[in-house]
Amino acid sequence: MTDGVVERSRPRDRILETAQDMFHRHGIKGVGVDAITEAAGTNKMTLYRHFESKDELIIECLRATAAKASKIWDAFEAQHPGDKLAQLHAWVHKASEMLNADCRGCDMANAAVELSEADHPARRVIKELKEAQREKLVALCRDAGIGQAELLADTLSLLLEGARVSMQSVGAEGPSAQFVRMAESLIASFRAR
Amino acid sequence: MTDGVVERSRPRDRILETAQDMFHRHGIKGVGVDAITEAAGTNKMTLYRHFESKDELIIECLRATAAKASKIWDAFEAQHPGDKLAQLHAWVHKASEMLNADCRGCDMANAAVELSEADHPARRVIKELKEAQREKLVALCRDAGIGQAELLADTLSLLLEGARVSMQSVGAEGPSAQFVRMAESLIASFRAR
DNA sequence: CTAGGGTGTTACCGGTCTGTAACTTCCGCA
DNA sequence: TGCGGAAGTTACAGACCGGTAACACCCTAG
Repeated sequence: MTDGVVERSRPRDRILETAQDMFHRHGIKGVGVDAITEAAGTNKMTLYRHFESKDELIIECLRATAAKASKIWDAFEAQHPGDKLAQLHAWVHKASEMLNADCRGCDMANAAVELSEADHPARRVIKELKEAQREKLVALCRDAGIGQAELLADTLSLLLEGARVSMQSVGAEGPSAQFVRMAESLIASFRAR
Repeated sequence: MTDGVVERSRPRDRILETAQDMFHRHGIKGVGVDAITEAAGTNKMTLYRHFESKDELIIECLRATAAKASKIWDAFEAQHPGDKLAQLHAWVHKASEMLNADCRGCDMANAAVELSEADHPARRVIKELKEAQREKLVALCRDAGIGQAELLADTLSLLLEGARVSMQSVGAEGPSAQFVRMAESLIASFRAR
């Protein structure tokens, strides 16, 4: 009963939405296409009329989640127009919000872990999307007037990535509990240079 | 031909060694017990005479890799007896060494990502082993004379965890390339307080 | 030499997986 | 009203999965 996304919309959209949710919660290899279509209130044939394979569906899901993340960035700009430093702090705050108890981590990073085949079609998509996100964070740091923008952005990236994976192995009371403090003091020390 | 660990030793040891290697490279759900036993030069029946289930084998593999990691810590003490700060720098150096191009990340973290079921028997083992490793790093920082030992240890943990997962999504030229610089300057700044 | 335990072999069970074929039903639009 | 395309249904193919049963083998300890 937890996997029911059966509101009426076009089957393709329902499948995509449901697949994102189920891949996120149960992992890619932990969910079959049958389970997705059932939870989406449709059937396997319809899925394969819209997506040529499960791999293609995976890729579309990753693109969709990246698009959602992109909207969050737009919200930062809307909330603090022109104030890049405030947007950076908003990024930290938003990131820490996502580190709640039942956090299942970053879909792209999780997919990279699960899809270990070096030539899996999703891998290049993951790399592209992650590189785009990195560019965004670097630009934000640079525009916030920080000197070593790349280094700060990369450090913040690793901290967040680490916090998300640490949550899954030791839980919310582990090292990830200190994420905000780490990130904020990092930003402060970079600004002081 | 890449998965052959067929040197003569007792079947149980061969299975454990082979399983560790294959779980690490292909992921837990990406490897079947048949493939493990074949690569170990034995058969499925023998596996199930020594391990009561695949889950139990997974757990034994995690314990074995943790034991190997523990030996690396012993080496730090052997190389720099009593000099805890030197051991901390050795930890950073060793960690960065493991971030080579075809790094597949931390087995325990990867397992936590793959085994999404909250009540999977391996999860509590992962948590225990990770907490033990955390305690070790905290103690090392504390004995190295650093004030906020827990915070430094947790920050270094997240950086390393993040570097290992970042490697798998964007490769070795991504943010993880700066791991040593980040870790060293972190240690320096904590020592200066 | 012999007994017995560890090991290898083969076959099998029931289930799940991705993906497809053939057919029916439904719904919107002209 | 009737037509056409989208969606649903059922069944299936072929492969793989974890796990077990029954039996033959071999090697070593006594």
